[in-house]
Amino acid sequence: METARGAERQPSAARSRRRELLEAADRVVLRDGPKASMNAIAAEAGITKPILYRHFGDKGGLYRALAKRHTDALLSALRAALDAPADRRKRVESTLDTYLAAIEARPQVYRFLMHPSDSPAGTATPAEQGFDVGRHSAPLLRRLGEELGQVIAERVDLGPDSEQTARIWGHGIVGMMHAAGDWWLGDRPCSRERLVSSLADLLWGRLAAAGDLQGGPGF
Amino acid sequence: METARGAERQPSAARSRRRELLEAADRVVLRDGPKASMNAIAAEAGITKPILYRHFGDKGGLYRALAKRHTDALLSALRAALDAPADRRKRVESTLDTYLAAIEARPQVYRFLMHPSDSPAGTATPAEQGFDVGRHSAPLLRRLGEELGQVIAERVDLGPDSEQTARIWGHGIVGMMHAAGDWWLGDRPCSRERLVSSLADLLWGRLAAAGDLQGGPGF
DNA sequence: GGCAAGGGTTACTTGCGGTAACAACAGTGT
DNA sequence: ACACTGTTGTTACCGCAAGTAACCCTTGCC
Repeated sequence: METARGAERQPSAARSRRRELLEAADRVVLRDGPKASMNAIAAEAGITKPILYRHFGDKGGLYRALAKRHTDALLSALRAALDAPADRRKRVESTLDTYLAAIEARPQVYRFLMHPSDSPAGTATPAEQGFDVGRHSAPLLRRLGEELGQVIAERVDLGPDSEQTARIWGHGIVGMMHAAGDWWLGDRPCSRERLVSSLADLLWGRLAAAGDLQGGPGF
Repeated sequence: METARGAERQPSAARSRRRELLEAADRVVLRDGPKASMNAIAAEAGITKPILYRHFGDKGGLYRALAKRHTDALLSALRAALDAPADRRKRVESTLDTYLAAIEARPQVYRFLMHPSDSPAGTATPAEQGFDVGRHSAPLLRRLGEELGQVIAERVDLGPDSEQTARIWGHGIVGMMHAAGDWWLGDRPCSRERLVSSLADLLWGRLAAAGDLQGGPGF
């Protein structure tokens, strides 16, 4: 049976082809943003659609592969910031800044990653009525949240049930970072440093510490 | 010229029709989630597509109208929680809980609201190449963030430049709430009360106050 | 030469957003 | 009574993007 040998003939060829395709996809996403079409990506790669489908199954597959690349890159950068030898406040600030610098540098890629553009579930099978409630948010945020939660659980002493608290905080902090970053990217109302320090202040409990102002409720 | 009189003839009729259409849209969104198609909505309303387009312009218009309804409702509930006569911590917890209860009650609607499904820019005018960088996040979150920022600016004493800090915090807190809620809605790893109190703890600076654990960086 | 395996293409189907063109009915001026 | 205009609705279509079926053309092995 030479089929097995033939199938595993040149795995590096397929791998490198895949890399080429992903880089082409990267380029067109960088150019067209989240509305990059399969046709456009194929054209950029110098081939036609069916090949993309042979490699990635469907658009979601390509999306996942692309997202994994960028998420991995971003995550390793964030890990580095998180692991810097400094006090906790500095590490938090540096992590926030790393994230914001990343989305500032390549907003198109960032937008693409946050836009899963719906799963193609409702195509052939009309019986696919089981709607998966929840789970709509970009996988990137989920992963970041999980990872951050793990880091917090490893490093910070949170008393009983710390595992769960850490997960909650991980997702919460990532969401804070994301939403603030997204807003900031649109209006650019202040410098990055300002944003970073304000968010760190928020996490540092300045909301709890601040005094009331005139005209409060029940007044 | 009777055209002006004719145009303003029965504004109530058009208004009530619009309400009917929106309620039909609501029903189908509640049933089909964010992938509700214009055809389906029209069918549910007992009419056909072009009428929807006459009333709302395009899918984005219908989306905006629908979003406004729910956002207004949610916002007034949140305002009530925010204005309750209690201390700040209690108010924050109650606001978080209100939001989470809302998304828990109607996850399909919530998912639809978070999915703007791309602006229809690339239809007739191929010259519309100017990609609006940033600004992808759901308008709902933007509005919530702005409103919360305003409330914070009105009520909390943040020293100099408080306006900007309050806006940043508004968007940050809303993002935290949203991301944590989205994650929680998927896995349901804990009760709502637990989630609320953990998030409030986070905002109350417990991250800053907690001690280090073994195995930290630079150790 | 024969022949399986892939890489590659053209041409198609399906589904959706969006639109034109047309049909029926109300009120109004003459 | 009758044409005229505006509203409400329809059918039938366009364009586009995802995804697929069927067919080529090269390459290496016997």
